[in-house]
Amino acid sequence: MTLPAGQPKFRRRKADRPDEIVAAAFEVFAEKGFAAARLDDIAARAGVSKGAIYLYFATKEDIFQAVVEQGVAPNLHNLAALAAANPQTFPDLIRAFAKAMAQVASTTPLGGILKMVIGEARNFPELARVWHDRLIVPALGALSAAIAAAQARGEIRPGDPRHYAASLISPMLVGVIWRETFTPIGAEPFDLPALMEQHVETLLRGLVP
Amino acid sequence: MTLPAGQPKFRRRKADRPDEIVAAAFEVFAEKGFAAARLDDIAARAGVSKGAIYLYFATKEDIFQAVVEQGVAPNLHNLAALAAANPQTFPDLIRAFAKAMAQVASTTPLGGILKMVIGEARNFPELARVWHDRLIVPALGALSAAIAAAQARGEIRPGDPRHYAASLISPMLVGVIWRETFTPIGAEPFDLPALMEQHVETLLRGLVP
DNA sequence: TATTGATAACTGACCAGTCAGTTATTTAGT
DNA sequence: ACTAAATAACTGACTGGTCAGTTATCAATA
Repeated sequence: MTLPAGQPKFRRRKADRPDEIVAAAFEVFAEKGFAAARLDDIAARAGVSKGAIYLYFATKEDIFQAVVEQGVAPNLHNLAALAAANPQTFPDLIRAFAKAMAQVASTTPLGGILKMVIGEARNFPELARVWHDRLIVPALGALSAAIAAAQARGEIRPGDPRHYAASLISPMLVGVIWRETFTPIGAEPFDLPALMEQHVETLLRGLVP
Repeated sequence: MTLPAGQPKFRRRKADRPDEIVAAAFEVFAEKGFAAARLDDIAARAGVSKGAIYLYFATKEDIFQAVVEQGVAPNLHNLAALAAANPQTFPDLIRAFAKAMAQVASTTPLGGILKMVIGEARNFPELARVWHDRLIVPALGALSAAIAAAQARGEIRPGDPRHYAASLISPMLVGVIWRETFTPIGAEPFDLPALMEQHVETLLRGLVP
């Protein structure tokens, strides 16, 4: 019943705890959704007691907020890097954009967060707003602007640029949601890079005058 | 303290209750998600006491299941009707399909249910399976088959038919999710019919050899 | 020894589900 | 037609369990 000597019951690691808690919380939130996620689960997965969580976060919502915001940051970075590399023909820009998105989708937990944002948007509008303002509007806006510019140069046909942008990225989003929602129940998965490549090439053919 | 005479406290309407409860439950579930929805809210909105709900449904999950299944049925019907009207050229078939989808999306509460299915898929895999098996696979399968047939006739270019099908319908799904998730927080809405029309015409141009 | 990171037992609110009792409606008897 | 007994729909207060958040206490560091 006694603990083995030399095995301290806990260690003081103030600096590392928040990230560990957020990482654990992300897993549990992505699995169960906000309401069904228990703080005891998050604590256990972070290797910590529930009380310790409250040394770093005031409420469950704050943890959720931290998870969502940390999920935004890396994608923003990736997006900005791409926007900087603009001196290309329009098709190449689109191809690069699509490839970068596919990369982000496979590398980062964007899918799980997206699912959470969709599922809890009504209960936590601020989170939907964070995602909308900091990730979606910039991305959609940059893409729309690039499309409008290409239209002005006569590279692609007229039409609503925002709708063209939505056409371009939608399969990616659906693919990510599919992976989170239906693949776990045995649905046939989508090969995201292949899907996006075929989609982009087809759409590009339709976009040239 | 006495009640006004002739104002009955309730009325016995066994036949109508289940539908009323499901309708009320749909609203509350779509607003709050499964876990955050309170049975007292559903009962109040159905004009009934909480106890009465348990005369018709055994558990909260059963109500959820009824909501999801009733949300599938009308869409299935619409889909079947379209599959029957097949003697058309491929572009016209696709245009009709897209128009029917846009119609369903604006008419029925498909969006709210879709959001619920995505949000609660992990906690209620059976619901995701109902939607997958009874709605998505038939729809995607029919579309893929139509595409494959058109490819065999040389009407459209080679490529994975399932991926083409995903390309076609994705903007619709994203549009519906957008409406449920971001429009309520003040995001600029999408004109779904216009989006789909532009998308389909562009994609069709890219699909012909 | 003083400080603080961390724990674990605790509290209070909330809510799904229950059930004893109430009220509307139907049926049977006069 | 009128009434009383029987039935079934419905109510609402209650319960048992769960879980976010608190706190008394302990253990590790400086």
